[in-house]
Amino acid sequence: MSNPSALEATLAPAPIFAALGDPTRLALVGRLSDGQARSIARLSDDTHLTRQAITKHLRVLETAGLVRSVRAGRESRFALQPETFATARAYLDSVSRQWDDALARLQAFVET
Amino acid sequence: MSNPSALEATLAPAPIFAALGDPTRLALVGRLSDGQARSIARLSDDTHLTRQAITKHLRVLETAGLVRSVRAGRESRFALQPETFATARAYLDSVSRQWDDALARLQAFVET
DNA sequence: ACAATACGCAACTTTTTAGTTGCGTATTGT
DNA sequence: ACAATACGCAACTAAAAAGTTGCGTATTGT
Repeated sequence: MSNPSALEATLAPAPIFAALGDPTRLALVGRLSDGQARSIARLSDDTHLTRQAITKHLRVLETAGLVRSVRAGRESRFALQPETFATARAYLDSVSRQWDDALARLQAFVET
Repeated sequence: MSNPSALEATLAPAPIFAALGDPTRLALVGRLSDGQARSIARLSDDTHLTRQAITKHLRVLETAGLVRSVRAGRESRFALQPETFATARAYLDSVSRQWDDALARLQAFVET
């Protein structure tokens, strides 16, 4: 963890978290978490926001890699891309692991 | 998942992700991930930003519950609060789990 | 006592984000 | 053929976020 690109790697998941850091987008993720792909129109009802607003949110999720879109005729369907969620999980895991390790070392020190 | 408060619960982690969705703040988390508490001044060197900027970022992390501060004399020291990271992990886990379950059901259907 | 350190508060600017409205185009159903 | 549906693009507004500067105060070290 002392080479120059280690910091970059640590910072890489920031756009993913930023994309998840909005209630509207979390709601969209929630609706897509069953693995089904849905059109923008379908994702736009059940909300007070306009279709354009939802479209923007979906593009944010797509840019972050959390979601993937496929055009099917006149509609474009969005589906979850679980690999990116795994990336975010891996980051959180690494933070927790470092913390646990530090705690273990501290306890070992105290008990000595 | 059909009661009114289920949606709220699903949306609850949004502020946590929002707080993590910034490279400066992720860097701060990285520096605190060894479990040690550090003063604002200490966290402010090694960056081109001003102390005030770092202070703001730390307050954002604190409001999200990712970090906790304790005043010690003239300095206030910040340390990671791992429980909140666990909350974020739990959310990502639940999304992944739902996706996996859906996939399993789909496969079961195809194989029938 | 006094200089240096470590903060907090407030005002301000700049940039980004969220959301809207309007309009044009491709696709589908009848 | 034509109406309805599903989008995309662009311009715009409003609000939030990131960052700075200036200044005042408490705490520490000598």
